Amino acid sequence: MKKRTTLKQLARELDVSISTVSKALKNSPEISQDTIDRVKAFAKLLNYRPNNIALSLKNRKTKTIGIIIPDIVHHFFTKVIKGVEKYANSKGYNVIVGLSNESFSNEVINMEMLANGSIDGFIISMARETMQRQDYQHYTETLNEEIPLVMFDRVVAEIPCDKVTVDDTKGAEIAVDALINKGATKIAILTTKDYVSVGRLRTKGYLEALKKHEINPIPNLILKIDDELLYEDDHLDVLEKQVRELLIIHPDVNGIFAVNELYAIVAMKVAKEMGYKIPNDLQVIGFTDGMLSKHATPTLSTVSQHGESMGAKAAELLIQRIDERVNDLPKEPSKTVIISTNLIQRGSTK
Amino acid sequence: MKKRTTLKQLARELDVSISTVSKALKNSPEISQDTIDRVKAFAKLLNYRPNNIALSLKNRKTKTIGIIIPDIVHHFFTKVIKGVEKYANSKGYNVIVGLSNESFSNEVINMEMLANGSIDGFIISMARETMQRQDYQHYTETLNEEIPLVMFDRVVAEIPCDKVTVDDTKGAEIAVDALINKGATKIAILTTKDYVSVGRLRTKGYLEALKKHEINPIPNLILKIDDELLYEDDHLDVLEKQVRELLIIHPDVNGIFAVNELYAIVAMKVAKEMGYKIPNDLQVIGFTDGMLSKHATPTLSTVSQHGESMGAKAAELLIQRIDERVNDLPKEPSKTVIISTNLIQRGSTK
DNA sequence: TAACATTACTACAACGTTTGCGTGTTGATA
DNA sequence: TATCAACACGCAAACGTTGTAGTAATGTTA
Repeated sequence: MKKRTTLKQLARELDVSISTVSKALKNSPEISQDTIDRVKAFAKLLNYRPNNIALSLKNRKTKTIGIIIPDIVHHFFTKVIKGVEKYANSKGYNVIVGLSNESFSNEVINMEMLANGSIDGFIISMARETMQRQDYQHYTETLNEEIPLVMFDRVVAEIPCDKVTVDDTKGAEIAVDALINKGATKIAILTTKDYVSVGRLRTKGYLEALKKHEINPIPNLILKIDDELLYEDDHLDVLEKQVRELLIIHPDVNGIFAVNELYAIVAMKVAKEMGYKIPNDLQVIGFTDGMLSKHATPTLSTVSQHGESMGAKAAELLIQRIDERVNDLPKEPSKTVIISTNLIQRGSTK
Repeated sequence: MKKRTTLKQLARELDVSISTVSKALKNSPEISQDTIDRVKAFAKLLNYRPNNIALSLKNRKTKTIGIIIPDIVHHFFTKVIKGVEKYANSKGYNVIVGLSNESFSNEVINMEMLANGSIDGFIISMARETMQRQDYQHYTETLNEEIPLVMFDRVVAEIPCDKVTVDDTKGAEIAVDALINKGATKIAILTTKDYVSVGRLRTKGYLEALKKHEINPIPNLILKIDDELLYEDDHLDVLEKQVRELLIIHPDVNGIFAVNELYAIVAMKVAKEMGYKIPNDLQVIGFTDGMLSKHATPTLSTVSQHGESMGAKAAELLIQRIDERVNDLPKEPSKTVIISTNLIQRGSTK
């Protein structure tokens, strides 16, 4: 196996010491201009570049941050990654990606794999299974080892770290509020089981909007979907069926708020098949602004989560913590940054 | 800054040498069972875990592979990443992601950043700008340093390395063939400029299918779209306009083949607006099976690229090369693996 | 009982850097 | 000509591991 050029090789060939080479490359005043020039020329010739690993070992930092997400085939998460990458790169950091696939054990394994010195800090959105189990030991252990950690989107209060979320409740409230103001009087919500924090919070927003307008919530209109396998096909059939039943029992539903894009798209599809005209008979608003919303027919009005901003913010917070740690600065208390949502009005609302 | 537990600390506290601790933890027969037990117990107590960076330095391998892609907010690429991750993880590798954003300089920067010892090998899909420039120096340099490299999807013949692609030509041919067999007689293609290899090859397949059925290609029906900013909104307006013009000049077009999902979706949208019934008046097939295809109305027939398989295969090839390299095995000649496509028939064809 | 084997360890070098400190060689000053 | 800077460089330790080679203290054999 061919070895890369090292300081040692340069030193040997130039007949000086390793330290001289190292210092020359850094323009140290200790070294004569003459030597500096010689070293640099030769280094360039041999295409020398310092070994990052050795530097990491010496400096005790890797300039790498780990992001662990439940699913990468997902518009929102990719937006977040993009935001993280952009900010991180601008600060000289690399990004290493771990996928939990919504599984507890994968999350644990990934974190342990990376916590062994490979990264300077984590950015994480919790796996669904972890939320169900409410077993956060691997998080607290990470924190105990003083590895900085920033959670985003799916966060839990029990873990004392920086967090970046959207105001799920408020976002949902605004969406439902908009539906009402546009004339919807009987509004259903497609949401997730309560252990998924975002589902719970968005449902809360839905209820608050109804209350504000003095509309009595009807339990039957609250569809809590068990979203194991969210993006798998067989799951959608179940969802379709449930929406269809809902519309059969309550044909006068004229507004639907869905806590994610896919639910909204499926709802529109079913409604169209059943003869509803969107937005005239039925208005629909989703959450998360992705590809589907933009290109559905009709285009879907949606609450935008600004994934890229979330990613950038998370990276910013994390890198601050890393600096705090390596420079032994006093520890600031944990922050929670809330990224504001906004309603994007498209064809599925009047 | 708190430091993690190291062998040295364990050694000091247990009053043995560092090597003893190291060997004890590895169950070396050199060490008495008694000591092994003591060391292990204490290591567990202090939650010792070996420092990956130090290991990387010592072993001259990082157990990390770098994947560089033009865009992460893109279904196909995320599928590939998923495939890479899965395979890599199963072999104990981590995945570090670099985004070129279709930019030449970003690609170069990312590669250089990672080539400095951070990774054992690359998996890359070339940035559009790099393809335009045809400047592959950073690739050849990487190869010169004997860093293994596997290209996927967007590959160029000039770079001597392992490659994973789909048979773009064949896939396109099958799609167009299907359109013809389903009764389409006048078929347009929405493709990219020729410097994008996949666009060029898929156009070739289109032409071959026509030839096979003795249909004369009409230059006007070949729309080469300049896909700078492919996934940006303003670009779509241009695309829409072009499709509209095409359908005005050639209202009897009854088949459209698009070299990606988004083009197909936009074409369907325009056609529907102009009163075409899909698939009765006009049949559409896209390339790349993503979210949009599944959830469009009508659902879009499409050529599936099997991104996840591509990723897994690329990872497999890469890890083979890495093994070859670290074990100084004889170098096998470069391979190109072709992942077969298949046509997924949905609602946009008869 | 001398020679040797076995056991259970320790020392050391190496991976590629960086950096504080030590040192030999100049030339200038007193 | 002894003294002293200034200059230009080398040495060695450190980051955390691993593995080879070396070494005491036992036990075994002829």
